[in-house]
Amino acid sequence: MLEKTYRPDQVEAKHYAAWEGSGAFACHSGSNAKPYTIIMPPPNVTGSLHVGHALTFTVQDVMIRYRRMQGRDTLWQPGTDHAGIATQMVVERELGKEGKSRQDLGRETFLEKVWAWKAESGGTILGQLRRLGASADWAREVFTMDDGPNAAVRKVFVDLFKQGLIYKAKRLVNWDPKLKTAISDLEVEQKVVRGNLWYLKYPIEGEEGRFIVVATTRPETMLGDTGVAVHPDDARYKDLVGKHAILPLVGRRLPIVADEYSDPEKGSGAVKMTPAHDFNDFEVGKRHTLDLVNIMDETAHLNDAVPEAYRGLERFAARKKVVADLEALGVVEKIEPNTHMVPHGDRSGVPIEPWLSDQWYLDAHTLAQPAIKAVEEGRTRFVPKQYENVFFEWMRNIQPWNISRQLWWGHQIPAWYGPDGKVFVELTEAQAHDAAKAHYNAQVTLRRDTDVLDTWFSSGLWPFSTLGWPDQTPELKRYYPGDVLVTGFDIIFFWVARMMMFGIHFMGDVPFRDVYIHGLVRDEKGQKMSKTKGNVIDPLELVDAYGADALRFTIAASISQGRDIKLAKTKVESYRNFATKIWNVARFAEMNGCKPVVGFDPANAKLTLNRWLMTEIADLAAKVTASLDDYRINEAAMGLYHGLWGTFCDWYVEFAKPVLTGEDAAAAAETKAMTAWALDTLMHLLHPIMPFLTEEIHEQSGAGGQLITGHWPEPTPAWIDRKAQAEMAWVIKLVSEIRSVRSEMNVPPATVLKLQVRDSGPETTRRLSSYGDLVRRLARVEGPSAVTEVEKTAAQVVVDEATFALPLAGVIDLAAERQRLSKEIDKLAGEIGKIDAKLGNAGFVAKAPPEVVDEQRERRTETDQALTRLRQALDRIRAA
RNA sequence: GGGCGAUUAGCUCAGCGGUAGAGCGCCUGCCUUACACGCAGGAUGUCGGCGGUUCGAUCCCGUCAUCGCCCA
Repeated sequence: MLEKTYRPDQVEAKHYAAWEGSGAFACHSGSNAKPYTIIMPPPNVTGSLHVGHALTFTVQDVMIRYRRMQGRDTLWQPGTDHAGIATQMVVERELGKEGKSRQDLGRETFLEKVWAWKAESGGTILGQLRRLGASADWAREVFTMDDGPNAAVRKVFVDLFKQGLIYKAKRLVNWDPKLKTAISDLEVEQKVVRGNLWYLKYPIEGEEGRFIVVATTRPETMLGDTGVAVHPDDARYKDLVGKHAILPLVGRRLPIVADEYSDPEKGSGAVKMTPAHDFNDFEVGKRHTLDLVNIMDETAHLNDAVPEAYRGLERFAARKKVVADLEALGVVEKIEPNTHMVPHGDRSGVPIEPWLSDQWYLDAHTLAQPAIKAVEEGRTRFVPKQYENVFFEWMRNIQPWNISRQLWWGHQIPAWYGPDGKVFVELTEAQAHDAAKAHYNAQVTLRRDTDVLDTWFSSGLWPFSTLGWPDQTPELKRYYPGDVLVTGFDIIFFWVARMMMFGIHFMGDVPFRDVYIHGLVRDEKGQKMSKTKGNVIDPLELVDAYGADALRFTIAASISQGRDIKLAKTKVESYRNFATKIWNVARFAEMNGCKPVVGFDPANAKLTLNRWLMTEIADLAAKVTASLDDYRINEAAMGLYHGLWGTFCDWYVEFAKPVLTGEDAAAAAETKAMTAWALDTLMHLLHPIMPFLTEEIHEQSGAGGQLITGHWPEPTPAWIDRKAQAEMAWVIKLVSEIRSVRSEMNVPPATVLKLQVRDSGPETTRRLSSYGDLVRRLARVEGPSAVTEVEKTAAQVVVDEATFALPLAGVIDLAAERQRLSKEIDKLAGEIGKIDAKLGNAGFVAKAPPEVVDEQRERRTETDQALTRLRQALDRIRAA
């Protein structure tokens, strides 16, 4: 016997263990079934499950469960990402508590610490994912730094280096002085900062008393100035081009050059050039061969390239002192408040410093071209489509990707340097030694590059490195390319773009056919969730409170094409109620002996009621299938909601009650079997979204087998009976009309009214005799009796040609009934007016498709008929 | 500055060239032996403004306004 309410906490763990134990999550590389693959974008190993994960993994699980039930050989490949900077930061923070730094430990010991930390807490997030019901193939779990992916990383690096697509260069990079590493453009956030624009007067060499005024937001960088640029057409400075300014505090001679980069409208029109500390200045400097003077160390303190007084100062302290000293010299013309954008490291939160250093670069531009083409040709498709533009925009303007990081945690770059600095890029140290020996004709000592690769480098290989590449495994052959990548729009550049580039280059085909992009989860006010705002919703708390299925259904119902979703507890609560509702209808079925009947074929059902339900379920199955095929998960969810709660619970079960307890044993038996079949079919359809509840109900029904590996319902034409549908639609309409009148006339629910009918045609008469029981029970009426005259004190409703009367002598408020009828009449009259306007329009009749015109004519006839009846009804009680 | 998206019931959002929807909330009445996490009924909309295309526009196009996001 089912408990009175559904208790998710008592069934979730049980079913999860059973699924995993039975091997339901596993792929079957030897099977004949068509594969269906989702490569899970690996969550950060440092992380714990947040509601954004809940969203993305629910979507993935819905899709994988759906395809699994369709008989596909599904692979949902799980794993975690080592998340270089983030993880290293966590461990360094722990060390910091003991007053130690990673340098104190040394690289090897530090890495041991990180691995230990990873072993301890690295599995957290995947464990939490199980609470959600995620049916990934856990036996295949991979970590980005496992041997397999590590071998893939090395091979890709070596191959691309030998193909000239990876190279080392000394350039300005986004340097994070707190983390002491370079970061990529994508890891830089532009933030609005209120600062100043300082106007500095640089004396002109050889022209006593003459100055050129430059404006800057970073006065401290003047110590590294090596030139001044003015616009070639700027009349104010034309005669100065080719001359020199003298840098105050330093005394360096600065060539004054003409370059279109200078904007005459901005500031003074003259710009100081600090090519070693500004990306734009770097470019100008290259054009005019200006010197590069690097004035900072890796922590953004001034180095020995500046006058002694400033050495060792931190950049902001240096700013103060430089400004003070310049003011003392009288060369600060003015200071204007200025709001501008300053790049910040997204992890450290400190302003990044453009800094000159040696880094490894990937020629992203070259690799991007085939990826762009693949999307243009539709070999990879974005859902929703508009995100293709985001992808194109980014890929067409892609810059060389700085892939080296000055970290210890990550894939160490497979490059070794000889004594003279000659680099040997090889898969292993032994091979590097071989190469070195061949080059030097001698055994030499090699020094390995200390840098590691950007985390996203290994993530980019994920679609094939997880399948065993570079080995040509059966899995690689079978499951690449994947069917869909599911991710948020904020990850298009990080994952999608890089997976596309690497996948095409190394596998010769795109890594996935579809890219399903979803939005972010926000709080109920639409605010981004963040710890500092304190509006973070913990998905596991929701699971504890309402069950995993309620959370999953909420996500499924709320997700819409590419838009952010607002999550509120009340929403989850309402879908928890849905779960309870389903639970209770299952109880009803059980209590009434509705057990699955082996070999039951709904198409053989005799009762209209049952044939109607079969048809509704066939329609619903088709709708849910089509919706899931198109990634319209919310449509599938809402269809199931209405099908289960509305059609099945509110109508079918209520219709079925009298049959189940009635005297016709054959009818009762058929209805029991149909109820059980329908419920089980609905559980199948709902399973991808609400796996636990449906599995539990399926199990308790005694239908046998696991739902997770059950067969997705495939309606046949034999399940469709449009006539039965029309019959029951009539019953529903009549019952609804009567209920509505009762309620508006304030008839107590317990009161059984007499039902009279006049003007009924043969069809209505037949229907009344066929479905009288249903009408009597659901509308709480007796009869109906055919009448030729309606009592003056009766409420009346019109269904088709017939008028139904409910005598309410002593109860009815005639004024209220007149008002009710008038309102109906007005509504219908309004509709007729609109239809007439259309039909009266010659253009409409001539140009609209004939079926639309016919439809309008038909509507007019029907509406007019009802209108006439209602007017007659009103006339009758008006006379009273 | 460039691009994308949004604007529909009190709130959150679907929808769509031909009859405007859901959930929550609200109002009324009900503990009708599956369910009060429930049942039945009800109210509520110049579909952001203005133009255009069309026989017909909430839907397509243009424009403006407001809001949000991405990129520079």
